[in-house]
Amino acid sequence: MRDVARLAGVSVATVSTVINGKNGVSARLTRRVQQAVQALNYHPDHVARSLRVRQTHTIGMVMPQIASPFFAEVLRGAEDLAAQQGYSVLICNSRGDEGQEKSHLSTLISRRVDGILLASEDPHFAHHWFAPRRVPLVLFDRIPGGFKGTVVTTNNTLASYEATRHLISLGHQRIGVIAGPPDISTSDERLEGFRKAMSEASLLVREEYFKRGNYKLEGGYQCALELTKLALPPTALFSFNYEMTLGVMRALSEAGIGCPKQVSVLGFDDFVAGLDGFSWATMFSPKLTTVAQSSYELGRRAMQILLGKISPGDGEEDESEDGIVRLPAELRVRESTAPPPP
Amino acid sequence: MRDVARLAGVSVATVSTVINGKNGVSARLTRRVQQAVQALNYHPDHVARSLRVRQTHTIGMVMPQIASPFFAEVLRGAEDLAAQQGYSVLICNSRGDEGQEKSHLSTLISRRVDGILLASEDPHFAHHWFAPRRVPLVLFDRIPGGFKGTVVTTNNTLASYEATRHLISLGHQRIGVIAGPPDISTSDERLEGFRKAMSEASLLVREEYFKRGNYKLEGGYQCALELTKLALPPTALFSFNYEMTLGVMRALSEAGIGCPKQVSVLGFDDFVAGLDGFSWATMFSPKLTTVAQSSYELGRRAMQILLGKISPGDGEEDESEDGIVRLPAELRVRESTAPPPP
DNA sequence: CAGCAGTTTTGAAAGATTTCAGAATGCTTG
DNA sequence: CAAGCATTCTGAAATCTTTCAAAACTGCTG
Repeated sequence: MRDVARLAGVSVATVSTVINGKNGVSARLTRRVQQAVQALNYHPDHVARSLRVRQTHTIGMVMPQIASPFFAEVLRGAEDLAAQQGYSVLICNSRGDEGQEKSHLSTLISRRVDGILLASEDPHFAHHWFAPRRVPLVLFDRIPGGFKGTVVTTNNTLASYEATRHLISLGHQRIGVIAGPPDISTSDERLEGFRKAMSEASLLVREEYFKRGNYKLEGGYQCALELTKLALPPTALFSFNYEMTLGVMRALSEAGIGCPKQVSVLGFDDFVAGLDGFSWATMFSPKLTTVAQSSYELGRRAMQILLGKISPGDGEEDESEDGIVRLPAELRVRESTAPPPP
Repeated sequence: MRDVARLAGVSVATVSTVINGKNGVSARLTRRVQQAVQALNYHPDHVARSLRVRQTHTIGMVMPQIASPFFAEVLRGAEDLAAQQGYSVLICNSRGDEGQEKSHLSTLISRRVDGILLASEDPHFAHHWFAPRRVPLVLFDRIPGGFKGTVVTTNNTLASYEATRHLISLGHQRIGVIAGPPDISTSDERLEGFRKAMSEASLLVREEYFKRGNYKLEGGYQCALELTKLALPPTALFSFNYEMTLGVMRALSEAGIGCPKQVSVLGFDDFVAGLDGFSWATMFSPKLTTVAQSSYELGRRAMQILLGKISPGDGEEDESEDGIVRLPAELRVRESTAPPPP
C-alpha cells in the first residue's frame, strides 16, 4: 500500500479512502491511485484490515457431517447467501465428535469470525462455555437441551406427524420406528410427532417395534433386520434419517422382502444434493416416499439470521428475535408406501 | 494479552512465548501466565498473529459444485487432513461461473490464504493472471489447457479405457457416449480412453452415437433420449459423470426401455457421499455399473501436496514436484451392464 | 488581499501479536 | 568476591490497515 501511495504520489491515507470507495477525494487523485493499484497488482491486505476494523467478514460453520447430502445442501444454502453479502465461510467438520466440535469452536473464536453457524452434536450444549465470548451464534438442525438462543430447524414434529398419518391412512397399524440417538432433538421431535399420530388413531406403539439407530446406514440396516425378524413384524417402517433409510432398503433387499408389497418404507430426508432439485428418491426401485426437508433454505435462513445479528438494521430486522425458527417439510408420497398386505 | 501480562505480572513478550509453547521461560512464570490466561478466558488473536507472522494457516478451496457428491467427498478429504495439520479451509462455490471463480480467487488472495485448492472451470486457466501472486496452488480434478503446475486428478483415460473394454468384452459394438463439455479435461480424457479402446477393438465410433451433455442431469437426460430414438440405437450407453448418469436412467425409465436387457448403462462416478464407503449405486434397480473415482483420497492428496509446498521439509517431500498426479479409479461391475440383446 | 468556509489531503496513532537485541538475574569458577 | 557465562525476561519495533484531527489548499466575499 505504501508502494501504491508512493507511485501515485499521495499518502497512504488517501489510498485507503480510494480503495474503500469513500468520497472526499478528487477525481484526479482517484484515477492516479487506481492506476497505481493496477500497475502494482495490489490486493489490499484483508488481515491487516480485519485487525484494524475488528471484523473479519468471515463466518464459521461447524457440522457433524460435511458430505452428507442434507448437510451439504445446508452448506450450499449458507454459502450462497454469505458470498452474496461479501462474507466467506470457514468450514469445520466435527465428525460427530464433541471434542472436535469444541476445539473447532475454539479456533473459530481465535480467528475472530464475525459469527458462527453450528449444528451441535452436544445435547447439553455448553451455553455457559460459549456465552462469555460475544460471538453471534445461530444453531441449525439440532436444538440442544436448554439452549436459549436462535436456532433454525425443520418442523420435525409436524412433519413426522403427517408422515405417520399417511401410513395410518393407508391402513397400517403395526408401524416400526427406527429413531435416532436419544437427546438429539431432531430424533426426539420426530418421535413425538409419531407418537401423537399413533395415539390420535388409538394405536399403541409396541416396545418391540421401537428401535434406535445411530443415524448411520449401519444402524438402519441392523434395526430393519431385527424388526423384520420379529414373529409378528411391522407392516411399515419409518426411518428417521436419510442414511438409515438406505440401510433399511438394503436390509429388505438382502432379506428378499418386497417393498411396498410386504412392507412399506417411509424415510426422512429427500435425496437432492447437487441436482437442481431433482430427487434421487425417484431413482430407487421402488421410488421412495420421503419427508423432504428444505435443506438449502434451512442453510440460507440460518445465515440470513446470523448476518442480521451481525449488522442489525440491514434489513431482516424481524428475524433477529431469539427463538426457534421452524421450516416446513414436505411429504413426498411415492411408491414405497402402500396399504399393508391383507 | 496486555491484560494477561499485567495479571501475571510479566511482559507481553513473555506471555507470547508461553502461549506459543516455546521454551526459555521458567516453570514458575509459565504457570502464572497460564493461570492468568484461564482467569481471563483469553483466546489469542489469530488475526493479529497472522498479520505479524505473515501466514494465516488457512487454505482456500474453490470448486464448481459444492454439494455434488463427488466434490463434497473431495472437500471432506481435504478438510480432514487440513484440520489434522492445524489448517482451516475457506470454502468457495464458483457455481461453474468463470467470473465468480475469479472473484473468489481474488478475495482469497486478499485474505492472504497460505494456499489454494482449485477445480478450475476455466479451460484456459489464466495462469498469467494468477502467476504474479506467489500463492501456492494445487489444482484438482480438471487440468486447464497449458497449465504447468501441480494438479491431482483421476487417471481418466485409463479408467475410461477399461470401462469401455468391459462393454466391448460383453459383446457391445454400438456404444453411445454421453461426454461432458469440450475442453474440460476430465471429459476429453475420458473420451480419449474410450476412443482408444474402440479403435483397438477395430470398432468405429459413429458420429450419431456421440453426444455432449453439460455434466448436469438435464444433459444426460436429453442425450439419452436422442440416442434411444435413433433408427439403430446403441446397445450400451457410457455416461461421463454422475449427474448425467442419473439423467440417463430417468430417460430410460420414462421411455420404458429395459436396462440392462435392452440397453446397458455404465456411468462415471460412484455414489458414496457420507456413507462410510457404502455405495448408492447398489440401491438402484438395476444396480449401476460405475467407474468409482477415489474422491476422498483425491481431496486428501491434493491437500497433502499443497501443505507440502507451504512448509517444505515437513515430510511428503517427494510429492512436491510439479506435475500431474493421477489417482487410479476402479471399475465396479454391477447389474446395469450385460451382453447386448441378440 | 485578508478572511472565511468548504473541500482535499496528510501525519500519526492504534489495533494484537511476534521477534530480537539487549538488560537483568542467577550461578559457577578462579 | 569479581568476572564470566547461561538463562530468563523485557522494551520496542514491525506487520498493514483505518481513522481522525489537523494542515493545506481552493475559491469567494467584502
